[in-house]
Amino acid sequence: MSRPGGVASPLTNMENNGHVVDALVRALERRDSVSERERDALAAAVGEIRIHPAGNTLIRAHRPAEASTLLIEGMLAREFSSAVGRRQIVALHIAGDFVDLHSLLLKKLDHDVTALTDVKVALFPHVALRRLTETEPHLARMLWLLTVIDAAVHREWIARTSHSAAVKVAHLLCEMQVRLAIVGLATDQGFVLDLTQGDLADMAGLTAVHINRTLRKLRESELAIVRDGLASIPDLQKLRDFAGFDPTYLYAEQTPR
Amino acid sequence: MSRPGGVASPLTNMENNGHVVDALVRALERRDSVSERERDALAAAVGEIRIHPAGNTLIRAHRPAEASTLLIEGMLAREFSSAVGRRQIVALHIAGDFVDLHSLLLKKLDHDVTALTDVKVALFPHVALRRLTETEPHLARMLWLLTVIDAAVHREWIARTSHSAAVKVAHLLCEMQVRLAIVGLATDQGFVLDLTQGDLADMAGLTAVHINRTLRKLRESELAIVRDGLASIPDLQKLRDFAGFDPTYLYAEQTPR
DNA sequence: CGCCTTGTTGAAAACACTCAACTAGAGTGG
DNA sequence: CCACTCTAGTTGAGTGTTTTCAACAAGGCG
Repeated sequence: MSRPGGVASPLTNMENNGHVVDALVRALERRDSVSERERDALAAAVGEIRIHPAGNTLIRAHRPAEASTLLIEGMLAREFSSAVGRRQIVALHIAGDFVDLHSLLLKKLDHDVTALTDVKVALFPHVALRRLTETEPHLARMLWLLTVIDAAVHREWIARTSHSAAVKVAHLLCEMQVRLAIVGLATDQGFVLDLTQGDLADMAGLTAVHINRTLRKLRESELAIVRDGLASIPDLQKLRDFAGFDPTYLYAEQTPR
Repeated sequence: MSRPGGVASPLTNMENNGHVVDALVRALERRDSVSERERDALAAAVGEIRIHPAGNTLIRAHRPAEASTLLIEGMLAREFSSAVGRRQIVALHIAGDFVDLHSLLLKKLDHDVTALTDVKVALFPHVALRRLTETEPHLARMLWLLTVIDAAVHREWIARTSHSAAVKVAHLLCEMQVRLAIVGLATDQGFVLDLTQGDLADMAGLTAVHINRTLRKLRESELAIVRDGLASIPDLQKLRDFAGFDPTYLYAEQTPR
């Protein structure tokens, strides 16, 4: 899967979709309990499965939306690509995230959704999701909960902007670590981070040049080593203290069963 | 109602609560249609009505929440009051806003809710709201929609941070104008804005000193005159162009009936 | 009247940005 | 096999914006 250009590859839908919702269910179980029936109902609502190469724009703002996207593999971003001015990423998504569940209510999005790495996604047609919310009230509440946690993350991103560059980046790394750990993609020592410094810049609201200097500073103070597609954290608590990071806003306190 | 100190005044609940949900219903009608029954159901779910003086903290983070707050009059803010570092406001609320509807799902909030002006609020016990979502599915979807629009506003606040101070403030004023206009509290020429420059600073992520200089600049370029508790807008389109403001993210396109 | 908060302005310092040059590696095509 | 061309990362120097520190004016309130 090469970087520039490329198009989406629709895959067959004939196989069992249980594994597709694995990460999602793992994330849900950190917040509430998921019954077998609910899990099956989710898997049954999966429509198409697609693969997109890094750089692709999956969904464009202001277009009618007829499905919601579950990210299975890779990372993608929600971003404003305003005509003038530089790109601003407003949300980062990882495996198990319902990227645009809110489009079920809003009908069209106010932002684009683009792949930061090669990604694999599952599309949930709105008609199927809608029916799900009607027949499975508890599941409906959990989906509502997901959108509300999404908003909690947004708030933390807003608050982050009033801090220094180093704290911003450290905080972002802390958030990624917790979210990735929920779906088994991070340990206390670090995680795979296959993003460019430009991507990080657009998330932190900084320039790529300044991100570079900031990462060097974090490396020199032994807070976090971000290099070669890897984020290494020598001392997680030390990094969290530096960033003023408190993971409660992710509402993932419940230990998985 | 004086500024500092002061405590909440619980009012009687014996009267008809129809007018309490007026602004809320007006806001809902810009997004969907509200039936008489739904309106009555909302009014019936109102619990206590309270008045708080400016400066009061209505809700503290991390405490169990048993009711959601509808703002009837005045303005209040959701803010992180982190131990060290300055206060960051992550959301501004006006009449008709459900301030902490998300606490219905989250059980506890990640932020404080404080009054920026004297405010009048209605408390909706979670048990009543919960029952409402079960008996009125369409209303439940509209409440979900409200939390999702809330998140859309959050995203715009994130994106705002990568712009210059003047654009930030101008954009904030544009947003206020639209939201206040929805509930009849603003015209194209301006609105009552009884906040301190410190409040605006904490919303824009700037210092009070710099807000002061920025407001002067906006005044001198005849984009917006913010003074004496009033925001005057000589030319709304000009201000919007300057701010790069596009109101579609507020999803209030439907004209009220 | 004195105290407090809010608003206002100046000057210096800190921070992040811009512009620019250069390195390294991956992929391309002659 | 070797230029050639991308993209990503790195570093330096100068610029611009925002913050900090400080002082003072105006108004409300006890």
